[in-house]
Amino acid sequence: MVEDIVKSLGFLCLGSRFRRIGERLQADTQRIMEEFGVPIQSAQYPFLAAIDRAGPLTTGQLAQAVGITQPGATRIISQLQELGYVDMQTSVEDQRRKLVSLTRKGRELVDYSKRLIWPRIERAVSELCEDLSGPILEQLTAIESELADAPLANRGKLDKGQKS
Amino acid sequence: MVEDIVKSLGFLCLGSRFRRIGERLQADTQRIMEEFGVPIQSAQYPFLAAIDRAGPLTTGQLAQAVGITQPGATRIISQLQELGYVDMQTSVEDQRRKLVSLTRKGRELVDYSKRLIWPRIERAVSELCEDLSGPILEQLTAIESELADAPLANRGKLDKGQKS
DNA sequence: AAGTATTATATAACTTGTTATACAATTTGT
DNA sequence: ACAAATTGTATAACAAGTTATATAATACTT
Repeated sequence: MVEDIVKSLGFLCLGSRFRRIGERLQADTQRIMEEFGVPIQSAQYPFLAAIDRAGPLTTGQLAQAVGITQPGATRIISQLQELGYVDMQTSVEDQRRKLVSLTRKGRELVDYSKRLIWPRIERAVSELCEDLSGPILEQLTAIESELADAPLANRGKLDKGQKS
Repeated sequence: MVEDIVKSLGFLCLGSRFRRIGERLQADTQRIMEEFGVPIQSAQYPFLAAIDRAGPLTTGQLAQAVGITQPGATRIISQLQELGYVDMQTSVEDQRRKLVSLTRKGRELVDYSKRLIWPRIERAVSELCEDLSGPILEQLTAIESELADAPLANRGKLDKGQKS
């Protein structure tokens, strides 16, 4: 067994470590979405959620809401448009702006997700992080070792209150 | 100002959030490396550190040590080879294995980094995370708001013991 | 009102990760 | 000892972010 250098180096490699945990969580989330037959990428979800929560938003506002750069947002929006979940219309007052809104199909996906999928994901992740406390490095170690034991998809399957 | 949806959704978007923090930290680290004129990418550093710490390693062992997949490791190793920091030789006992080791140039970069750069990065990151405690979501919020105030490159400039 | 500066989106090229798969070398089973 | 399975690395295609830059629309300045 080889030493986990990123873990050992601690603060020095914190960026790599955050990133690999993020990628792992996104991949595991994708797995859960596949179980439900959701036909989008996990990175696309926050865009639908943002519009659901705030109403139609421009490309720039979406980039800001999701916390990525504008070119990244532009690409994801055009994928979602391609898939028929959102449509765009040029703003009347300012023709540079494009307002992105949910189509009927997009609204249906969001409603379904809010009802069944998002609670499931949230349960899995909060189960993973529950009772975590203390210094950040220790929490990261705990998260990674939990994930090594069982992926997200094996967690949070039960509704609150249920027992195994 | 638009709501930060990834932050608001909490556990539901934890993967995206980890990833964006990791990317931010890697980018900021890169900035510090540029100040020192280090001619590599921040993602390549852990490979050099791993070999420095454990001696020559195979491609697979490096992938494991750094915590990424083997194809990713293969690419980074060949970049480092291209740049002249490592070289590879086929193992004698098992000709499938390639042992990666530091060249003289690689060793010089590692020695210089250990002396000047890594401590600098470590100070910056630990200053960023110091005194953090409590639930993971709160720590992430604190980290992101700290980074919004001042990038890593503006932190940890002083040696331990010094006062501003 | 015209010319310049700014803003919003789009596009191109790159980075760093991924999965799936091919291929060669070694190991295992009969 | 040979065939089949396994292992280690490489390659291809993709995902999701980045920076730098182009283009069109709007806003400012004089």
